[in-house]
Amino acid sequence: MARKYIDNPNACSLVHTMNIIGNKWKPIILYLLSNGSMRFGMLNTLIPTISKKVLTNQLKELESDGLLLRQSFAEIPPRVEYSLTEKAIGLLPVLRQLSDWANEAYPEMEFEQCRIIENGKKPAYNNVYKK
Amino acid sequence: MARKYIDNPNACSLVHTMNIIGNKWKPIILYLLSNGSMRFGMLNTLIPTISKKVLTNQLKELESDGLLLRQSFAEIPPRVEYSLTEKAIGLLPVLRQLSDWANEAYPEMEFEQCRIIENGKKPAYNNVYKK
DNA sequence: CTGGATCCACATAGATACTG
DNA sequence: CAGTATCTATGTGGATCCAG
Repeated sequence: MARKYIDNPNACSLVHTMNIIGNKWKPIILYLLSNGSMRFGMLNTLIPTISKKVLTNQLKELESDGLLLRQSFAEIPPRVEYSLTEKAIGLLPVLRQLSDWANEAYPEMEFEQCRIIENGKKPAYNNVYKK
Repeated sequence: MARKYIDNPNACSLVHTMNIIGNKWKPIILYLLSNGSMRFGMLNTLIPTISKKVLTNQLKELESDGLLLRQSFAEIPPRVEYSLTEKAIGLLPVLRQLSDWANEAYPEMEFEQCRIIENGKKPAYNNVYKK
C-alpha cells in the first residue's frame, strides 16, 4: 500500500478543473475564442460536428463558470458574441501545454494534418471530434 | 468573423488529450499513481465514489492509451499493480498546472480543506467527485 | 482480490421543428 | 441569427451477483 493518508488539495482542484473544461467540446471552444470574440453561428460552423443544442449548453456552462463573456446585441437578426474572460485567458497556456504533450506523446497521430475547417468547407478528417 | 481558415494542429492535439484524460476519474487516477504503483483495491479505496466496473474500465482505457502499466501477479489471492508510464509522467507537470489554475481562478473553493480519504475512512466532503 | 457479466436507471446526445 | 422545445436513441454509471 502506498499510503494511508492523502492530503491533496491538488487532486481536488484538479477534479474541479476537469469538471469545468474536461470534456469533448469546451477546450476547443476556448481555443477558438483565444484570438478574440466570436459569434454563436461561427462557433457552430467551426465545430461542424456539434449540435446547436449542445453548443448552447456548453457555452452556458462556460459562462456560468466564469470562463466566457456573453454579449447579446438587440439587433435584427440577433447577434451574440462570446469572448474569453481573464480567468479563461489564464488557462490558455496550460491548454497549450496539453496539446504540446499530445504531440510529443503520440507523434504517430500526425496532428499537423488536422484541420477544423478549410475555406469554409467541412474537413474530410474531423474524426478527432468523434472520440 | 474572426477568420476563415484555421490551421490548428494544436486544437486537434488538444482534443486528443482531452479524449484521453478529460473526464471525471482519469486525472485523479494519474495523480494517485504519481508517487508509485498501486493496487486495484487501493485505488478503489482512495476513490470511494467510483464503482469497480467504472474503475476497471478507466484503467483499461488508460492502459490502452499508453499511460498505465498493468502488472498482474499470479498469486492467490490475485494481485494487480498499476503504475505510470513515461508518457504519463510527462503529463504530471501539466496536471499540476491545471490544479494550480483552479486554485488561483477559484480561491473561494478552498480546496485545501478537501481530502480524498482520511485515516482509512471515507471523507465527509467528497462531493467534488460528484460533479 | 480482481475483476467479468448482467440488468436497470438516468443523463446526455442527436434530429427535427419551431420562435422572437 | 440564435436559440428553445420535444422526442428519441444511445450510452454511461450504479448495483448486484458470479468466477478464477
